[in-house]
Amino acid sequence: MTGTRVRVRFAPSPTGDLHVGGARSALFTWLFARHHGGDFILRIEDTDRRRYVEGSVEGILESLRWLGLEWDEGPYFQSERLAIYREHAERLVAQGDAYPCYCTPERLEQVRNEQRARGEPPGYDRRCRHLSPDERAAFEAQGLTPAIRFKMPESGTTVVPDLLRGHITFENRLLEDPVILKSDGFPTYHLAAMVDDHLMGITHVTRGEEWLPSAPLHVRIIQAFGWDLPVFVHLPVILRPDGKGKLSKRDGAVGVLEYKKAGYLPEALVNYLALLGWSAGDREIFSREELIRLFSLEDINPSPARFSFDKLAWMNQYYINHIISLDDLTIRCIPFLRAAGLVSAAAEDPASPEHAYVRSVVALLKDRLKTLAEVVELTSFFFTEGTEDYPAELLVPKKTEPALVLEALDRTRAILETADFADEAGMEAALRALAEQLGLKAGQLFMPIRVAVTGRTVSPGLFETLRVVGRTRTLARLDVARAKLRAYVAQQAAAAG
RNA sequence: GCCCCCAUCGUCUAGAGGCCUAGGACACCACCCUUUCAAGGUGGAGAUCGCGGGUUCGAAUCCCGCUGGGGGUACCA
Repeated sequence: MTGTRVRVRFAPSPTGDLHVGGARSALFTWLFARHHGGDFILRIEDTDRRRYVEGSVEGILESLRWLGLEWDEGPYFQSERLAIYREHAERLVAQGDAYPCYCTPERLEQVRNEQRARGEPPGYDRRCRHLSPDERAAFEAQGLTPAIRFKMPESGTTVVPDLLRGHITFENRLLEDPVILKSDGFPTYHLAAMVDDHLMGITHVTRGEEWLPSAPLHVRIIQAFGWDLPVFVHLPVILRPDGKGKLSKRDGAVGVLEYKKAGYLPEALVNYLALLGWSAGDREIFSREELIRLFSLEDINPSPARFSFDKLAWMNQYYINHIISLDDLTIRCIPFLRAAGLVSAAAEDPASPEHAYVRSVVALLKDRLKTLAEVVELTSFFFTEGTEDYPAELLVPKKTEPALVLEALDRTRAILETADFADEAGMEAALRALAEQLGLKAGQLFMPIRVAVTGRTVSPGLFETLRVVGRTRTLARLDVARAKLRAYVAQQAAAAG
């Protein structure tokens, strides 16, 4: 293959969302193309009208774009190339490598059932392969539209060379005559993919290992046409987290776009997927450029790997916390805040004050965000006048009394009324001094203030939060908390008395 | 059932005959840091390299068998 320009393709069928398994195959293929400066071609294998899902092509394209896997050619649609496949099928018939089959699905089913009943392996009995001209004419006279089957050799072996597994030998007698052109005029994968891969000049056929058992068919079909074999690379499948079977829709978020929606970074997904079955030493974090530079098909681990939601989540958080910049993170968070109605369209303009404010909020969350979507839940109180409602009990930490907390909040308000909100250290010093005067530990004072200002017990650092929320809203929220607490104290007294 | 592929900590993996008292990462546990939650730091537990035979002075690394797991067995891809 040296001297030949690398041309590879990703060829999904539009039967649903692009899921992470397909995305990884696409990624490996794309990385290989980019590493060699070759071409990455996109082809839609829409030859099964019954399984076609409306809108899935758009979803697949969006998924690939989001992941940054830009294609150089296509998308080609097999449904638009029917004449080509028919021509090729007829050529095989003409040269004696294929034949029309008039068997109905019912008969095929019946044959299989009988074989099973007799304890034989189920398979096509090749009736139509041995039809006499008269019998054939009789079927034609009935007006039956035949499917076309490929003639597999009935003895001997077929060897499939695979880049990751070496040469695999199959017994021909155990293989069937596959339908290559259906009676509806559409080709099956076996014909369409081989014809397209040849016509499109594909040098390396990367595909899931579920294709390995039919690879000898493909080798024979290619040889029947007199073409050169491409390099076959059967990629390992991705298993469910528990290892019991292939990863599928039932196992949780499996669609690429679901991860986009959930606030995952495409970089993180790409990095995670690249490491599932491939590695380059002990390192784990690779930029797109590094992946391209280091990637090699030969280094793919041929054993199937389990998908780990945990590790992907860690990778995503790592990218948010350590890899991308604050400016970048801000820009990526804004669509989520917009969707939640927390910021206006103006925030999208990096020069706007609102954008700057979002940036100051996001800065406090950078080490705490696991996904972009979390930014909404974690920061809502920065974008509203007051906080969400909370029970008064939340203001009273363990081992403190409501009355004491009330006094603490009263005095906190007095301090913050005149404090410099830009001076975090100053506020902290003043409030630490107050805690000491009240005989409280720092945390016992900080928690009620946190709850008053944020409406919750978990938040970014207290003083940076105060700085960003600002004096006006802080004092108003302290007043709400104090009123809440006063009512709570009164109610307790009434209950006691 | 039959055919094919695969096999290192729970998981993803490093390892291409001596560098391995098997390394890293996630998850887990402890401690440190600490105003909450994270992040970060330090340490720990965790794999007789699925089992059994070979080959070799020497095997996680090569060969064979077994077992286990996965995939396929459609006029679906």
